[in-house]
Amino acid sequence: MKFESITIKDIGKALGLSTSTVSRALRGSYEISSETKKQVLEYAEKVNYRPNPIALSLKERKSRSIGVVVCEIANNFFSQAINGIESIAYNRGYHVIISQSHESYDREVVNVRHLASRSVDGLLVSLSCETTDLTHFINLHEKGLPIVFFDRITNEIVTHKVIADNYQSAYDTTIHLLRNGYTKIAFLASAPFLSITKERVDGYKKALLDNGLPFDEKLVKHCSHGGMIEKEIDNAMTCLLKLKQKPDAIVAATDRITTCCLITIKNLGLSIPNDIAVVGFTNSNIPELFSPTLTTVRLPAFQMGQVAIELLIDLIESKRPVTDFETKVLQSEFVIRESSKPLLVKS
Amino acid sequence: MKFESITIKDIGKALGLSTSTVSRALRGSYEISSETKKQVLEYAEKVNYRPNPIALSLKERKSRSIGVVVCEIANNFFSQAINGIESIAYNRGYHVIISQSHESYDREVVNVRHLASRSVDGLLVSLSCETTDLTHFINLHEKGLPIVFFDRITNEIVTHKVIADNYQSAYDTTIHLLRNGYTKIAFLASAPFLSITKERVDGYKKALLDNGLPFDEKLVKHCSHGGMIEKEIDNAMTCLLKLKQKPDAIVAATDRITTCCLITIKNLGLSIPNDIAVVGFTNSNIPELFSPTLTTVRLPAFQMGQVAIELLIDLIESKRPVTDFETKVLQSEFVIRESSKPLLVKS
DNA sequence: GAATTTATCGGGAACGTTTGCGTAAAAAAT
DNA sequence: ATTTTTTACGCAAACGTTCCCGATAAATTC
Repeated sequence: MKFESITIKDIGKALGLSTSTVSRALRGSYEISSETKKQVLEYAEKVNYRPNPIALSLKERKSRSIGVVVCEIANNFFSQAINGIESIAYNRGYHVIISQSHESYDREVVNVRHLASRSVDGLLVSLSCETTDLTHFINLHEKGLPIVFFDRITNEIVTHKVIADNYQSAYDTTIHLLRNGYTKIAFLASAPFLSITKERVDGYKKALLDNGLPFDEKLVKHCSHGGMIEKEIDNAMTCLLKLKQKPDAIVAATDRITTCCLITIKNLGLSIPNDIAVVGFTNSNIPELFSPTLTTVRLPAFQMGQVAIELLIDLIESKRPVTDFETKVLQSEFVIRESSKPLLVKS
Repeated sequence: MKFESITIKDIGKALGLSTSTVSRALRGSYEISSETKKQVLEYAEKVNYRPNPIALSLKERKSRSIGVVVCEIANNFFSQAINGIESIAYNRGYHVIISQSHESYDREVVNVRHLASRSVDGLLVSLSCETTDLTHFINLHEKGLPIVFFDRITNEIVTHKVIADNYQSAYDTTIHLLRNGYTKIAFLASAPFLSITKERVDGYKKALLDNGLPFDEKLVKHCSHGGMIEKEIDNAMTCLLKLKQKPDAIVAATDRITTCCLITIKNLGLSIPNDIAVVGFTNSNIPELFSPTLTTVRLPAFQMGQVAIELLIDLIESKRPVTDFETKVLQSEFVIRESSKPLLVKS
C-alpha cells in the first residue's frame, strides 16, 4: 500500500517545464514570466499540489515543528499547557509533536532522542519525576538545540524557564490553613527530585516557621513515582493518618495526588474538613463538584504553555546566539472553598 | 542557531570509506568484512551516530509514524484512548503524532492535510462535531492512505472502525432510570451529525418505546458545538427545566456535557437525584468524588485506542490490498451510583 | 598458469525541494 | 547593425540515506 503524492517534478513534466521553474513559479519568483506563473499555479491548484515538508526538512535542516516532552497528557495541567502551546505555535507556523514519558526516565530519553532525530527545531520540556541525569538534554543543548523548560525545571541547563509561583502558593496555602485554625498540616508532595516539589515544600516550611511552628519531617510525604502508582499515595496517606500527631489538614501537591488523596479520605469514611482539611494543587475544571467543594491552587497552565512556546520560538528564530536567559514566574490562582473552612466555625 | 548531526558521510570521511560501505556496515550487510564492520560500528557508537529519519522518510516514502485526529486531548476519553494507542504503537515501532481539531471542521482539514504531507503512514480519526463533509479524508483514502475511525465514525468511508456499544449503553441507561421510577427522562446529546449521538439517541428512544412510553422530541437537546461552548449546555439545561413536563432525570451524553450539566444543576441549587436524577457518559476517574456519586457509562477508551491502532498497523503493513473491513464494537462499563437512586426509596 | 569465483568496496542514482549559476532569446541601447 | 541589458528559463548540486551496478583484488578451480 503506497501513498503517492503530486510532486513538483510531475507538474514540470505535465507542463513541459523544469523543476526549478516550477519551484520558482510556486514561490512567486520575479524571474518567472507571469504567464508561466499563472499556468503553474493553476495546474498546481487543479491537481491539489502540496509541497513535501519532509523534503524541505531534509534540505533546510529544520522542520518548523517543536517537540513537547511531558510526563502525561491525561492530566489537566499538561493538557491545558499543551493547549496554550498549540494556540501560539499554530499562529506562528509551527507544529507541535507531543511525547509522554509516563514519569519514566528511560522513556523520556527515548522520546527526546526520537524528537531530536526528527529534526524538531526546539524542545519544550517538563521533566519526568525519575529524571536526575540530564545528559540527554545537555548533549542536545550543547549542539545548539534550543530548549525551554516549564513547570518541572532544572538548573543544570542554562536557558529560558517558565514556572508557577510554587513557593508563594505553598506559602499562601499553609498560611491560609494556619489562619483557619489548623496546626498539624501535612504535605503530600511529588517526587523529591522535582523542582516543583522543592519549591512547594520550601514555601510550606517557611510558612510554618514564620508562624513559630516547628517543621516536622514526618508530616511531609513524598510520592517518588509522582503519583503514577495509586498505592504509593494510599500508603503515604495511611501512614500520615496513623501518626500519634495526626494531621488536621493536608496539602496535596499535584493533580494526581489531590484526587487520589480525596478518594482515600472518602474510602476511609473521613469527613472533610471536620476530620481533616484539604487543599489541593490541581487544574481540575470541577473543584466545585467535589463534596465538599475543594480549596485549590490552580496553576496558570495555559499561560505557562503560551509563554514557554513564545520564548522557544524566539530562541529558534533568533539570528544571533542568545546568552541572556530568564526564568518567568507566573501567578497561580488560589481559590478558597469549603474543604478548608475555619476549624472553629465548622458546621 | 543550527543544530548539526553526525551523518554517514562524516563517518565515511573519518574512516576513509565510502558512504555506501558505511551504510552497509551499519546494516550488517554480508558483503562487508567483519573488520570494517567492527571499525564502523565502534566509530558510530563513539560519535553517537543516529540515522536521520527524515532522510529515510524521504527515501522510503514512509515515516513509521501515524497521525491521530481528535477534537481535544483535554478530555478523559481521548487522553485515555491516546494512551491505548501509544501503548501499542510504541511496541510496534511507530510514533504517534497527535492533532486537535477543537471541534472545528476547518482545523480538522488543516491538521489532516499537514499530517498527510508529513508522510504519516496512516490515520486514526475521531471526527469533529462540525464535520459533515468528508472529502478531506476521502481524497487521502482513495490515494491509498490507510485510515481507521474510532468513536466518532462515518459510513461514507469503507474501512475498519472501532466504536463503543453506544446504542446498548444508552438503552441500558434509560432502562435503568425507568426501572428506578423515572418517567420523564431527558437526553442531553452532542452534535446531531455525530455517529455517537445518533447511536445513543436511538438506544434511548428504543428503551422508551419498549416500555410503552412516548418519545418526546422536546426532551432531547443537542449541543451542536459538542459542548465546547459552555453556554450551549447551560441553555439546553435551562430550556429543559422550563418545560411544563419538567424532566425528572437526565442522561448526559458526553464527558464535557456531563460535567457542565452537573455544574448547572448545582448552580441552580437543585438536588440530585431528588429534583433530578443524572446519568453521565464520562470517562472521569473520579465519579465517586462527586456529590452525590455519579452513575456513569464509562467507554472502554484505552482498549478502543489499542484495537484501533492494531487494525491500522495491520492495514499499513499488509502486503496485499485489504478489502475485508470490520467494525469492532467494544463494551462500555455501566456503573450505578447514587445520582440515579430509585425514586421511591430516596432518602 | 589461466580462468573463474568470491570477497570487499566505491560510484552514482533516487527520494522532493531550493537555489546559484549559466545561457539563449528578446529587448533596449548605442 | 552591433553591443549591452534584460527576461525567462534550465542544469546541477545539495540535504542523508539506501541500493543497484560495477570494479578490483584475492582466492579458488581446473
